[in-house]
Amino acid sequence: MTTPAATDTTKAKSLKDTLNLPQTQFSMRANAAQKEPECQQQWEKASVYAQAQARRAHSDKGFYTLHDGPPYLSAPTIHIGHALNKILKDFVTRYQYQRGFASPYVPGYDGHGLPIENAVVKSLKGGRHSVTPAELRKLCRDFGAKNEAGQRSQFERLGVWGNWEQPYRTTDAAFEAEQIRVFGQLYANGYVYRGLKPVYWCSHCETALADAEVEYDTHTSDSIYVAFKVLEPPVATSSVDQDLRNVLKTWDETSFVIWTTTPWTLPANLALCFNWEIDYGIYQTTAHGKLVLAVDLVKDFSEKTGIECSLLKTFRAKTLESAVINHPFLDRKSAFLFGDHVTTDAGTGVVHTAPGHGMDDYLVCLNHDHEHPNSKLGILSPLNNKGVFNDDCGVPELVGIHYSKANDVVIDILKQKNALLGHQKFEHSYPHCWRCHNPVIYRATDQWFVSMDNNALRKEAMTAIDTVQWIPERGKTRISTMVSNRTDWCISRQRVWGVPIPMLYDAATGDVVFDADVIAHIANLFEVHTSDIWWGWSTDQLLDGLPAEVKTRIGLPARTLVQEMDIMDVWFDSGITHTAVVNARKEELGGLPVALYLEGSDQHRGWFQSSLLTSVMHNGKAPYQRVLTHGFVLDGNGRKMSKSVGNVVDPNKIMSQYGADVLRLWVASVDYTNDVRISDTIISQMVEAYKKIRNTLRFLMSNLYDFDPAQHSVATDRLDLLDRYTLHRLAEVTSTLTEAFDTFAFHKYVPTLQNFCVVDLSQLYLDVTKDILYTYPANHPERRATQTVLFTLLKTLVPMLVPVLPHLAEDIWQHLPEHQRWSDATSGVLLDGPQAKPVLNVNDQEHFRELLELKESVNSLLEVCRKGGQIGSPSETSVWIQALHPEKVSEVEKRLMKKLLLVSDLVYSQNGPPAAVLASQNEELYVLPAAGTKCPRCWKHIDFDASTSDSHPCEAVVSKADLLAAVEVSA
RNA sequence: GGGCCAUUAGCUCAGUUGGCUAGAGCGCACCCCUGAUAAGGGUGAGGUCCGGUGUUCAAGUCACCGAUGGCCCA
Repeated sequence: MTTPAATDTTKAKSLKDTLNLPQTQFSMRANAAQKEPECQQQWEKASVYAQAQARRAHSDKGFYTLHDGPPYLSAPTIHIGHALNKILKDFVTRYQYQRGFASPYVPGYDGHGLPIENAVVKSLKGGRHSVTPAELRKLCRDFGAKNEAGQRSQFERLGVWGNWEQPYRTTDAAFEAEQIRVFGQLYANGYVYRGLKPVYWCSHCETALADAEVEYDTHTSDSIYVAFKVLEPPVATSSVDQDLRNVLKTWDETSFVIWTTTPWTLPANLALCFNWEIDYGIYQTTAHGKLVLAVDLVKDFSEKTGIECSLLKTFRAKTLESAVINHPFLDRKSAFLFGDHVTTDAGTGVVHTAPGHGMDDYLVCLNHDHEHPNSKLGILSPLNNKGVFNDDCGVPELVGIHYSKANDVVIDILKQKNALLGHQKFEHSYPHCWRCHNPVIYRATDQWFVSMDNNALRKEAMTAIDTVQWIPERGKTRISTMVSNRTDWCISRQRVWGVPIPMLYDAATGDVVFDADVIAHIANLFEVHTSDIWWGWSTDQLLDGLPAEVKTRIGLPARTLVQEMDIMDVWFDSGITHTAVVNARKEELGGLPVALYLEGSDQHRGWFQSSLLTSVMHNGKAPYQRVLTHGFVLDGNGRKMSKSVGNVVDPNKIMSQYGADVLRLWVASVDYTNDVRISDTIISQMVEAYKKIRNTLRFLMSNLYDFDPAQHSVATDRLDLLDRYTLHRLAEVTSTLTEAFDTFAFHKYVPTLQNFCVVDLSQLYLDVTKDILYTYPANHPERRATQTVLFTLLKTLVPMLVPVLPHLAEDIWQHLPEHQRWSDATSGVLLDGPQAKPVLNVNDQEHFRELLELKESVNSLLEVCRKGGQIGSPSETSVWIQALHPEKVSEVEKRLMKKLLLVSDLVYSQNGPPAAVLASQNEELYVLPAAGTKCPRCWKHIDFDASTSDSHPCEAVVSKADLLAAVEVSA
């Protein structure tokens, strides 16, 4: 024998060349960091999104529009919450496209507002007043544009498709113009009013703040108890109890006790507030005369002030209603009021009431004024925009002093008047400005409001809420509660970076001058020049182009008009996108109401609500048919992410490391109806899932290299039970995922798809059919049948990938030869959704599961043999099944079972096994060493004496003699 | 301080109207294969279902109390 090693290798190699081994150019690894951006460039170059819109331009199904909530342009980078939001949106638009709808997506950006203005002001060396408002606005615009560019590229990197070339911006001229048209109409219809009202006010930023712009933090305040002297006793009525009269004989020594943590608001005190239901007591003290306060709080009072109180008499506040009370240091009466907000949780049960500095105070006084029009209290708010006292405070020492420094002055005065009963420092949760983090105050100022109750807005909004599908359902409760409890919407801000409130005043009287034609005129100017001209042009310039009769109507030129310089709340900007975007781009977006708004759950009080209210006012209905909310992204331990803790997960980092598809797969694995988590562990799990899916698809493709569906497909009724079972499972997966996406249950995607790839394909179908694919003659019916199944799998799975893994779907599509493409789509992401029909009846399913159970039993036995070192692969064994009626097992079934088991032989017999047994179970299932000779080509053990090309397909490819020669050599 | 939501194996999720010896996939451990190979197959170990108290023949599932986390409001 010559150089046996060399001969051996050659022979083996030549036999291997006769196999149909898988072939593909499709790489096993995604190399996503490099390939995804290339893929995205291709999409852009080929205008794939535009192609999608064109394909659905005349769809019978019409529109399924998801209207984008505009992210705020405060930063050039996106965070993981943005990624979750945009990816969920992309699932919807891509899926609905696949279902046949026109599902356009026009991304938006929210560019006005306080945070941007503050950021820009901060960057100015000379501060806010070193530039003109017009200049400041230019800087804000540039700042937003820069951030938009950054956000856009990162959003696109996520693989989100949409009209990125023509997004909408709340800062666009046409948007601004439409916004003041909406405002004008709302004003004309009586929804908008101007009024004095306490609002959260930041004296540092010199602006009113929305509730959403206030955050709570601990703050140490001066906590004081103050005596309010009773000037005149209550008018005696029958209800006044005789004992109490006796107690109250000397009125000049009696005071009501209040508690406050804002001493500086005392100059604005106009009333004291009591609760009907609380028991009050009158107490004798040694140094402070008689004091009146709630019985439940007297102990607390004594502990904090050291003032001993001995009870003289208890009563309800109604008894003293007509008492005349004096302000502790001003020559002014304080009214006696009742309010439900007065409690015995803290304080004294008597509440200092300054309607200019508190919401409850304001409401209770407003109510009083409504009921007593002849003795109105009005509102006193003696601070200017900077929080400095003016003359209205009535205290000369305070004029010119910032409120935060006024407490000491007020406390000194109280001491002088002997009205201070106690003083401590008090730490509590207190509202702060969300931008500058300074404490904020309530301050009554002139503001513009949307009234919740004019024209029954609140009621109409509640009705509209009922017409909407809220996902998850609890969202409905949440927004209903908010809408039914909210106060009037303050829409004015004392800032420059925003859309102006387009109103004019008579310079002499201060009266509002409104005319619809003026608004229309200004809107038209904005449409050309943007709202910048409100600051850049003079009032005369702005009004110059008005028709003569309109000028006359508004009193020009006889009187001088001045502009309102407040801007609108940014929530008003984004709140009217339904009109300024959806309606304005009706051809593209299909008009109102849109199918879906999809945002984080914080938007119940933000965009969902501002959109609802403005839409109800302007359009008479909700702007959306459905609202989907998702939770927040937390770290792996369920904690909020924060820079200081260092647990922030950056989506850009994930994408540069693993690709957008992995990030998207994460989104398709978590239950967004609650808060979701992300961590390295979680991401690496997604990396594994991605690999499995990719590799499974790669296996399908590589084994179809010589398959032409037009020529080689085998009819379903000629497929065996394993084939049909696999197709049946495919249909089940398809319908599960279709239903999941129809109901927005995206988190079913990963488990369903992964389970199918792992269990049904990798472990079962692909493993079992591998030998057939490789070793059978290329045109063998069973091989072509298997390839038919593989092709069906491919054809169904690729569309299934599209909404979640568009880059992978595209990668596959681009690797398919023309004859294997089932669609004329130039891009994989343009494919229609998957279609698959169940092919097995219940009996067949049941029967096949029995076969799988048998396979499991055999596997257990084989494992015993493997662990014992007796065998390696199943082909080294044959299985012997002892059955009562072996003749009832058909040849077809035997063949199928042998295929499933991957063993060299399978025997059904009434008798026990003749040969030495490797392992057995229940005296009916035996594993034996395989008989015959290991075929060097297919590695199964073959009885070459008895074999034919039918029982041993290798012999149809290579002659028995050559096979045996190879056996000799390798032996 | 008030309201709402969540809490099932290391991870992500299933667990219909109370009947479970609590499931899946991944991950992990061990074994095999080397013709899906930076792949593939097999077997297996992991859970006082956040804690407590009730209701019930029976509770992961219902009620109450509490813990932790999250959101909203004050």
